[in-house]
Amino acid sequence: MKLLLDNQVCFDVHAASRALDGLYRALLRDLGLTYPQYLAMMVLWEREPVTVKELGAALRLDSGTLSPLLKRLEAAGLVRRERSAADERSVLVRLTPDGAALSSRAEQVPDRLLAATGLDVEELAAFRGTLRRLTAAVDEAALAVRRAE
Amino acid sequence: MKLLLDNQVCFDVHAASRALDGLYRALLRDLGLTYPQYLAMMVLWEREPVTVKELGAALRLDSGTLSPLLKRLEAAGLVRRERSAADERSVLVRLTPDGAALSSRAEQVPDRLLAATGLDVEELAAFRGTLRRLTAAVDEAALAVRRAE
DNA sequence: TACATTTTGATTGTGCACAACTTAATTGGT
DNA sequence: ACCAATTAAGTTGTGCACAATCAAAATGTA
Repeated sequence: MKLLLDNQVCFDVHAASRALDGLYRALLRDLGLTYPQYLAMMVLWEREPVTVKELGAALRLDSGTLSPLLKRLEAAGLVRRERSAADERSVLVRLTPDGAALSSRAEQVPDRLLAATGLDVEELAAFRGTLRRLTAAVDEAALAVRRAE
Repeated sequence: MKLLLDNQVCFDVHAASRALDGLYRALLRDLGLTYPQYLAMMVLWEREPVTVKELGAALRLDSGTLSPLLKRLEAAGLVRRERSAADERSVLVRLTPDGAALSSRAEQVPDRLLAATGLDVEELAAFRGTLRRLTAAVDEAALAVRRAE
């Protein structure tokens, strides 16, 4: 039956995503972070302050996802939010001292995760290349479908 | 900074998964199905009846996800659930006539999706191979982490 | 300047995913 | 035959993701 073929590619991506999420869940457990929260913190550990819009652009997430996520990070004392003085529509997100300090405890996560994938450098590069092209092509196709309706 | 490198692989998988989900959302819109619901229906279009456990094994989902999902499919009139006579713990899931009929309307989805990925056959094969090995390795690593704690 | 448009973020509602727990049915060991 | 352990589903609670909608601020143009 035809319905199996396509499915696998997409299902495999879906399954891989959930598997990675599960590993992150285990690795980030004692940091008190989820994977999406960890992603947001990584952006902040690099540059700060950042507006919600910038964060959304970096992570490809909208405010419907980020607003509650940032609220939880704020409740955990890792982050502080304030309206920009220059543009009152924007909200600037900053690290608290606790949030900044957490980065040292997160340092080992990347290595452990990379090791867990079991992929070597060149395989990784090819894989990521395919992933990026896939994502771009699929995003484009989704736009085309929406336009057609 | 070290925190970027690993991130990309995982983030790329995450992003690809969400992109595919978005395309499915568009393609399945007029069928009234979400992507996970579509996956469940595909299993049922192949073999029937199926227990919740079997469905969970096929989709790698637990009852906490499947129970409400199946309840929605039942509410939509696509599926019927009944306790197994042989083993009262099990619930058998069957298609209704409407549910069975829906498969014909879903036939075009795979082709459209495969085309949207923009991948050729051999690239697809290599990609899926990497995905499978990645998932297996990561699942294994997650188990190891849990055992160590 | 006045007003329509755009931008930014928040909110609401729906659905997926998983951990932890509960209940009922079955199985296995004694 | 009895009781402990296991198994199958369901339930609850938390969090992510996104569509749709809204309010407030900024921008552009008549």
